[in-house]
Amino acid sequence: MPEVSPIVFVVDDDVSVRESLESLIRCEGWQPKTFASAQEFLDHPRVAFPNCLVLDVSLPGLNGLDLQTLVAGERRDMPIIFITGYGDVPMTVQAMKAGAVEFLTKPFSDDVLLRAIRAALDRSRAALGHEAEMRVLRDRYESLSQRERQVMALVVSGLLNKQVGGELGISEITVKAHRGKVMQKMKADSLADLVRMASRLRAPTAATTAA
Amino acid sequence: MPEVSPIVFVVDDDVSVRESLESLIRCEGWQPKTFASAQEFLDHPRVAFPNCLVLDVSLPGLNGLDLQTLVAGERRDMPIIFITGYGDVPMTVQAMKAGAVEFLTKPFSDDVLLRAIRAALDRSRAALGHEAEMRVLRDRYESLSQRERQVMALVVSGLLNKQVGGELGISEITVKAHRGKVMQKMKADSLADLVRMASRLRAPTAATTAA
DNA sequence: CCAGAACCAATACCAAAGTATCGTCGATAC
DNA sequence: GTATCGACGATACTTTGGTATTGGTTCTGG
Repeated sequence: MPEVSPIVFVVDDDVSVRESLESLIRCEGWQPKTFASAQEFLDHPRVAFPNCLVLDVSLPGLNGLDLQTLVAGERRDMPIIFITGYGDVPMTVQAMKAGAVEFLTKPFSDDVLLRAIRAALDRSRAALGHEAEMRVLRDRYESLSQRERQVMALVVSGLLNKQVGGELGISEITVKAHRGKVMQKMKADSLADLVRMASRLRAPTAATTAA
Repeated sequence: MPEVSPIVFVVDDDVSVRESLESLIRCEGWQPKTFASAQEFLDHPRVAFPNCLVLDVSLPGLNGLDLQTLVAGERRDMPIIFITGYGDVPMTVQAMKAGAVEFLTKPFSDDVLLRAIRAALDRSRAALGHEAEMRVLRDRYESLSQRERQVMALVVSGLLNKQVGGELGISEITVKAHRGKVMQKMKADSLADLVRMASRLRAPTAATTAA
């Protein structure tokens, strides 16, 4: 499947860096988008296909590490590669702990940067795939009624319909009805499937509820 | 549960560093074990309770990063904290990518190091717990016969006994027998349980086999 | 050669799961 | 008011799952 050409964002206050990276990125067949400051970058809307961010640590206003903190939580689909002229160990540690793909000190070869970008885009693709899958599952789960969620929790814990009924104070036949609905709404084609969905969703189980 | 006092390994070629760390570690109630070189350290047998390694990057012979490479693969229960007098960015990046907990440049306060050690020991505990659990599961899985593993794979994929029989060219009743054996040997008390075990083990499923 | 294990299968039986149809009740939406 | 939906339950029936027992084959290690 021919995918959209990935975007490589660049945030650096040095115009010559921006220009050289822009042409380098374009040569590789990616779409460069350059910004001179964190604020400028943050105005750009989120994209829904593979992307990454090449980020200078030292920026006017909000610096690179601060920007990373903002981005890290929500956009796991946008991995970050740091570049800097004056990097020290503590900031490197912070950046890497927060999940940066690379931390490069200028000057670096084009090849090293490109390799890092490819790795970052791979991560991005993986994250996007995972998010898409999770979104589908969450939507289905949210379409369940409360009762159906309770039944699902007990069923994926391995309880028999009879036991589920006991726990919830309802009859076995009603449990079967709810269970059937759950299978339909979750589009699970077997119990095994439902169990796997529940664990990906970290949906509550009997153990969770009990604790 | 009163656990064994954790071990904190220290590898540093400077005797005064070793001595000061030793007393600091002892004060916190942990067992210090100090070494002057990587070779010396590698002679120490692996331990089965929480531990971590405080490691100087620059060492005579095998250096700290090389030692990390050796240790990283097998001993995930021994997280590493680097300390160094002359750290640069590339070595920091390498160390953090390879999973180091911290990378500290001398001089650092006792408090910072202790915090890092506590974090490392937490990781160690988690890794040990995970390994123990996996070992149990793997042992059980290895006790299965080939046929039993095939049946398990198809059952946790959500196939009915009848379908499993079809796939394997055996009768449904025989599948039931194997399936019962699997449940026993794996000590699974429900199908849901077995499915979860299989995914922790990354045991083959029908999809895996087909691919 | 024999014991044991893995593998296969059949009969018999019971428990559990799944489905369909029917009906009640209460809340909410139009 | 009527329609819809979630929750509950019942009857009736079929399929599937699980277990026990018995008995057969093949292969391997002592």
